Amino acid sequence: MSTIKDVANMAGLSIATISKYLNGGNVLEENRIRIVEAIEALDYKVNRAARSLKTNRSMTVGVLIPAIDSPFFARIVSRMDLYLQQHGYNTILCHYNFDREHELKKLRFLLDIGVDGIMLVPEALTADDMSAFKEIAEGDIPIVLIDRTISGFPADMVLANNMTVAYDAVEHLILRNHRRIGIITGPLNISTAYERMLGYRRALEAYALPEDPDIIKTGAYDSESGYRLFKELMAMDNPPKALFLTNYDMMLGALTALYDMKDPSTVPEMVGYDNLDVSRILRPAISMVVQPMDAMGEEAAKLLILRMSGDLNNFPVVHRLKSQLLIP
Amino acid sequence: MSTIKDVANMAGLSIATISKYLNGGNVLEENRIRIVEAIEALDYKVNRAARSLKTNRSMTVGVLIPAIDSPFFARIVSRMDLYLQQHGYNTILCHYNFDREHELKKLRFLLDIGVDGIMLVPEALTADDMSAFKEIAEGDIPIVLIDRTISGFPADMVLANNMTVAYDAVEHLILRNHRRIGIITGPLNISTAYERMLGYRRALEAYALPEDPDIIKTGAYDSESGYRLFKELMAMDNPPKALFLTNYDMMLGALTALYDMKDPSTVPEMVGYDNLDVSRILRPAISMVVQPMDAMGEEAAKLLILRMSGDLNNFPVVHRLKSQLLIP
DNA sequence: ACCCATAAGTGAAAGGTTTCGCCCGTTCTT
DNA sequence: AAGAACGGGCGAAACCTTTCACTTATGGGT
Repeated sequence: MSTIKDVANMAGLSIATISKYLNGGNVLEENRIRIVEAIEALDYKVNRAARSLKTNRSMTVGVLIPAIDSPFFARIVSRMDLYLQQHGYNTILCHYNFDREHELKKLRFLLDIGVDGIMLVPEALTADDMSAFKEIAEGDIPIVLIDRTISGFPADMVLANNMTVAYDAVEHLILRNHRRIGIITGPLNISTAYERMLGYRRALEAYALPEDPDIIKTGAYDSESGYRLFKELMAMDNPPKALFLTNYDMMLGALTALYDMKDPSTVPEMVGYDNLDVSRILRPAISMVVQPMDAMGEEAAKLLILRMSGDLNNFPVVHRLKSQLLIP
Repeated sequence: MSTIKDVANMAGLSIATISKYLNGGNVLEENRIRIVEAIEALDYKVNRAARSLKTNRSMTVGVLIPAIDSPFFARIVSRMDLYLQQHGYNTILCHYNFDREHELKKLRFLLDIGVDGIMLVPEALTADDMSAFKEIAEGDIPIVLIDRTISGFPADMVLANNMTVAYDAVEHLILRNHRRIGIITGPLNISTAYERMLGYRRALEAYALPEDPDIIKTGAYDSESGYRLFKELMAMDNPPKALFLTNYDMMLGALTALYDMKDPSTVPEMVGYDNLDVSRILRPAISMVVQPMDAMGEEAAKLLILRMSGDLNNFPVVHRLKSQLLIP
């Protein structure tokens, strides 16, 4: 492997000049050509370790999400990654499988390996947890929260409009003449679940419908709980005639339960969440809330790059992107 | 940030000794304790850039897959990542969106940033392309191919048993008394598609059934082609009564097409691929080939770690892991 | 004709780690 | 009891880049 020194020798210039060129500094056109030629001839590549050692920057961002095999997060990350790569950053993708210990450890890990910035979809972390990371708390390492907030912790965020779209979803069911509308919600300490629940409540309130705690079920955002809670609902004497399923996995579980049941006569009308592709192959067809995954990924990437470049204007910024309710 | 020098001072030992300890060398118990205490007190972290600079190793593996938002690849990567992390490696995940230029560029990129090893799910790369990457060809940087082979290019591989499970799938349809069985296959230059096609052929052959080119459709492993080809098949005068869908996206497309059609009377019996969760919510229920994603991820990780540690025994090794045909 | 401002280029230090060759003291062999 | 073998420890070089402070060259303004 050739080094910057070899390039300097071949081009007849000093190391410092080559370095200047490599980092975007001004160089005489004539010299520029010779440098380019030398680099080409020697197949020179910047040694990133040496560069990082000097600059204390790794041009790497850490991405921490609950699970990688979720179409929602995967899609966000996919777009985000693209944008970051185009701007010279690598990404290291970690996931914590919905486990709090893991979440803490991975976050620590990302800091330890020296990422320049962090994208986090938090689950169980509290504001206290976060302030334990002094690098983050002191703003040494910028962090952008995606999809979910951490209550009491000030941070840049890119979120979806959970409350309003949940309102729309439930209103849609109300307008289709349902008066008894159930919900399977996620853990209410996760902000998205809380907000979706809030939208549900406000829609009922707006149409002066009563809230029945029996048909408000709290799951774990996973398919097992969707399955179980759906069965519980359907086993009631007076099951809901309409149902709002508030994330992809729970929707999957609920539908699985539906098809496992003997008697499909009492199928409630449903609004699902997160996956348009799958909704297309469902019978009966169901309405679906679709979140702006691409926009979220890109917006988060832009914001983090801004912060990593040192621009701390308007901190903390909150982006609320629009989800859509799609009705077949 | 404190350095190894600070630790040495505080522990009253030389830098070399601290380094030895950090890298697993033997140290007097008494000294070990003092080192541990000093590290604790100073909150010392190894500077990875400096270490990489000396060792020429980054403890990073590059993972390159066609798309991140595919449940099949996501699941493989998820497990692989876990295993690699447990063994001290970071992963950098890239995807090329089924685009050949992109694939080449990303591979080059991974080499440039100095990964220690590569996991590749290839799509359009040829043996020629590969040998262009002389570092790889010369075995400087180990590479493990996952899911697909590159014909003519010797490499370690972790594959699924596409041919035999495709045989099983088609045999299953035959045993259910179908004589006219169609297939929607992927691009035949992708090894998995070729092998699945081969299994299809051999099953027909084994039961002395004729091959009808009209009901053998070649798609692009994406949902658009699944959609289109399914419609083509169903529009035939004599459509197949059974159908083998050979990957997840094409299955999704085909089912979408099915439900878009007015007349659901002529639904063929189908065997799909890759996603058990989704298969559970389909009506009519369909059989499904499920690949050993977790095992593939873990096997690949093990193999690559072995190679990165310098053990080149039995090169090239091919692991064939068993897929399962699940019948509802 | 002189000075100054600016642009381009340079030498050398610094960044934190690993590793090689070497030394010292202890234990085992004979 | 002398010497070999070995475990533990050390000093210093090397890895490659960026950057600071400085020099030299160029061109413009008066």
